[in-house]
Amino acid sequence: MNVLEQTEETLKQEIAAAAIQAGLASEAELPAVNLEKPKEKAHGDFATNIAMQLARIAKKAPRKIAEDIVEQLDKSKAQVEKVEIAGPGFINFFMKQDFLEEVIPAILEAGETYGRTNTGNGERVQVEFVSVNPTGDLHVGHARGAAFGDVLCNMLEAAGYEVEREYYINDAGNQIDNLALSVEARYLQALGQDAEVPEDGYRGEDIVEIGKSLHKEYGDKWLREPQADRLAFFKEYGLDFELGKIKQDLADFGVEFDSWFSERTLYDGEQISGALQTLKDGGYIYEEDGATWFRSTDFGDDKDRVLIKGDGNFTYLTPDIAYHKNKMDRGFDQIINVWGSDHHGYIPRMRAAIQALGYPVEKFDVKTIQMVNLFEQGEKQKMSKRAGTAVGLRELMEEIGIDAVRYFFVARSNDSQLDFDLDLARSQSNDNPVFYVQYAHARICTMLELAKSRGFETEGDVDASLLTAEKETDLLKKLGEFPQAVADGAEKHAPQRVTNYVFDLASLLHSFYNAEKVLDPDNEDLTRARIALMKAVRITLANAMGLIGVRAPEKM
RNA sequence: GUCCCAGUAGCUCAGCAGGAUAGAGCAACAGCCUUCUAAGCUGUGGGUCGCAGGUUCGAAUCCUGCCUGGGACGCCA
Repeated sequence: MNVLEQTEETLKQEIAAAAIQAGLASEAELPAVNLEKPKEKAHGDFATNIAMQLARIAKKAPRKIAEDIVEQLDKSKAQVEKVEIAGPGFINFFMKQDFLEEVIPAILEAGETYGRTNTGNGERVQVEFVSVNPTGDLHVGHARGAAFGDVLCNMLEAAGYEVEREYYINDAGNQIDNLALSVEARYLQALGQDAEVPEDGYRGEDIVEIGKSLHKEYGDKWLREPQADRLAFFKEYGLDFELGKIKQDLADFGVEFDSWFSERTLYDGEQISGALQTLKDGGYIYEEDGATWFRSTDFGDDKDRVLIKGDGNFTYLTPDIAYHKNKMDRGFDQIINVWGSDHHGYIPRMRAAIQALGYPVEKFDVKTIQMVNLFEQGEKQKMSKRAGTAVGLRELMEEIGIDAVRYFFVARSNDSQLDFDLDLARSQSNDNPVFYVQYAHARICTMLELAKSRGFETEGDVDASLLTAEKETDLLKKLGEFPQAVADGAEKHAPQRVTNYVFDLASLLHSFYNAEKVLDPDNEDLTRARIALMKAVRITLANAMGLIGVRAPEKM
């Protein structure tokens, strides 16, 4: 727990004690004391609404309750300078200036670990994301999911969760057979033969490439082999190629997985039949029209779902159920899936399956990622996978840069569609929030360099009580909020909390920079204190950017 | 028809488990570089929080209904 939290905690306890002492409520009746940081400076450093909450219990007017609490409050214990009652019954606390003085040493001490908390308490969370079929390149939508999942994991880790990042490889089933057929067609074409990519095959340039490379490597060897052998080989070849590319793209994007889970292993280990048996034992399976059905409507799904088709093959759902059983059996406290929003209709049946298998559905959560629209020169870009105009992650990274792409993708709520302005993301101007934030970091680094070269003392204890300018206390308060912002964002699965935070902090830094001069030869003590402040801001900016996966440059 | 997401300033979006006078960026307008990076800062204008009810001391936030936009509703994956 850091110093600011300590201050808040003490204050909360004192408020609770005062309320009980005033006879407003018993310990059991008293709601949790809520402390907020008022937007309005005139409303103090902290405020509580406890008087309003107690109105019903104490059967008194809120303002009267507030008065009673204030009367009983032991101000000395909680570092309170002044208390005011305002509005409908808010109690506003003005803290003694020195409550902020501990912030800088705490940050300098923590360094790279500043922002970490233990709200997660070591709970094990598994996040499965991207999980794109290995049949083509990652496009912008996948990229958004990748950025979201990765940043979410970073935040969860910072908040004290034990996180596993997993990618589910759909390397079995229909779509992979289609991949093999598509590769075959391109191979034959590379040999100059007349061949058509099947109706539901894959038409991407990458498949053409695979065909060519097969031709180069093997000549017409596979023409002479039986088709079954040929397809079996092409399947593996195509899979390796596509998966290799996906892995490379993700790695370049800064996303590393702890585990790559192959769908095939579910077949090998008889996990699918096991899952089916469990469902059957529960009485959730029935036969109709030559197919095997899962009665998902027992758990609120719209309709029942086919598990085994009339032709004897599984539907996509069946191995997926086994996969989730596998995940559950691995003992995670929480399982988070990041899916494209176009798969949201799939959620009820998966929830149903988890319940039918006998697992607590509260452990299962799905985050859906809304569509990305690319804009260039004010025009929305038409994207179609089929027409080959879909923009890939690779292209985006090369054109825009990893930093901007990652930042833009997590700056918005996953529930909102994202208008991605390519010109803005590319621009090296103040309009671009990524540069704005990075510039703040670089500015500080330059100052710190300069401080050294001009011979200012940059180490040792400083007198933080000298930092009383408005811009300075603003910065100190904001710095103190960082761990809470991260923990909050992690808890709510809201990465945009961190982009918002880091933008605000950068803004305060720029504002401070323009208002006050850090390196002042005529005031060494103040200079030392400000250098320490700059270090603390730099650390916090860097840590926040680290969570987003954006570089913190020392020069720009 | 059912389900999911969104609807907040001209535009793009925040709004933290209900709180005080709803915020930011862009755009518009007016200022700030003999001084640590002007990739920056300061100020001004701009709002029926889609609509209608409800819950309560208090609603952009929770509930219900409706409207608009996007998406999903397969023995595809």
